[in-house]
Amino acid sequence: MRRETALKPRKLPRQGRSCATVEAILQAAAQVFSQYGYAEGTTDKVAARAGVSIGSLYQYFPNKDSLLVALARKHMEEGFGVLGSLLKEECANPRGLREMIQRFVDAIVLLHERAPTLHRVMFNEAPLPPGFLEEKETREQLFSDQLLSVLIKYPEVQVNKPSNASYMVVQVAEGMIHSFILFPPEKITVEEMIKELVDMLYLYLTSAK
Amino acid sequence: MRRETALKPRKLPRQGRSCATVEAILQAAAQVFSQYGYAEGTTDKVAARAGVSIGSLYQYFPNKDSLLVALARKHMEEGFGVLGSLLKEECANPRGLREMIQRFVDAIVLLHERAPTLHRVMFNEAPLPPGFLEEKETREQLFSDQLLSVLIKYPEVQVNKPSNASYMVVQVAEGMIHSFILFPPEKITVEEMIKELVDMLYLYLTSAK
DNA sequence: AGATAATGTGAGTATTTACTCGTCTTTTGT
DNA sequence: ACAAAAGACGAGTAAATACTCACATTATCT
Repeated sequence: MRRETALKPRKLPRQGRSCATVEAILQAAAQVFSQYGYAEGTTDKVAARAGVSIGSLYQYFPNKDSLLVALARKHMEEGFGVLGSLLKEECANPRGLREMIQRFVDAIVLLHERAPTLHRVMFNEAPLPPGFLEEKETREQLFSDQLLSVLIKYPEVQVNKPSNASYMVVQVAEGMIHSFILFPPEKITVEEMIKELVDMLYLYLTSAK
Repeated sequence: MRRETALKPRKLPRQGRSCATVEAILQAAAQVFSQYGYAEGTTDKVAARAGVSIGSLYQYFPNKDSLLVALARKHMEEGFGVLGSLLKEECANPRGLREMIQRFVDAIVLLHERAPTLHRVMFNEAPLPPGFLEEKETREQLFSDQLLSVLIKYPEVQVNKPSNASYMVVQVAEGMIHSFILFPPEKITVEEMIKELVDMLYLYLTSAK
């Protein structure tokens, strides 16, 4: 069942209509994988929902995995784009540590709310190739460094090892929000969760130990 | 490919040798799913590694999913067992809030270190049936309540809504450790991570806002 | 020992599904 | 207008795999 994980398509779209086809396929893939998961989200279903033939799909995506990788790359790009510009904006126009954390958390929540189950399929269920994961880790590290450089500008920030702190902040926020969105508990609302999370992170960053 | 998710075996083991068979199958399943993931961890591979025929496997497990559910149930039982007795012990013989958090975190780390990839397959990749997930959520809620009842005994604990706090503590610890074990970062060691995590949780629980 | 029940076996089946390829249609370049 | 290239099509193929079942072996009981 599993073949080689090549990512390059046999043909690149050169005309307008083929670009539209590729777009349609990607949108369809997002829907199908969300609805059925990766294993049961067959390429036939994707092609059908995109309104193209199975043959056309394989013109632009050499195999099933490459569909998922394309989606994952898109999401990753969007995510780091949003968070990066948030940092830049905060850098140019500082509004206070707490406010920054609040915006940071809000942004991650938005990012997850858009397509929660697709997110799960991409980053939990499915077999993303090692190359992609490495790239992701590199960019996470890069973002963590950026965040660090912003954090240490605040005099309230009191941590022993700032690089550890930025890692913790990113992972705790991401992990908490991820599990909340995927398995919404009954006893606590999103707003409450966000408040608690912001409090926790703020305290963590500002209390000398 | 996907059939009904029945869980009851067609036969229950009644003799010693069949109990041994069941045990061998479960152990083999844990290894195979760890090594290959769920999709590629075929029932033939499981039977082969267990040293039994594929027919015997289907005597005691009605389908592939039931293998995973059996493993998941075992792990869940063990996990809640460990954490539950930790709480009980702490209740009978209190040692201070920080020490308790430390033990709590250590226990979760141990629980994850034992079989990290199997853990990933069971709770992220694979299709656990809704019934099981409900049971899991119920028991998580129960544990959260137990934890809550222990937490509020400490006078240092200052939170607005203790039930929210206990949820946050459980989820943050679990999520952080989960992602750390699965994707060990280079820039920070386990010990450092644990220290930061304990600090974060302690601060969160003890600082009035 | 003999009968009965429990357990073990593995070749075979039915189904699913990723992917191919020969053919037809549309667009582009001159 | 015409050739060549790009794009679209979808029936068909090959492989994988969850699961069955008819039969063989072993244990238990009286």
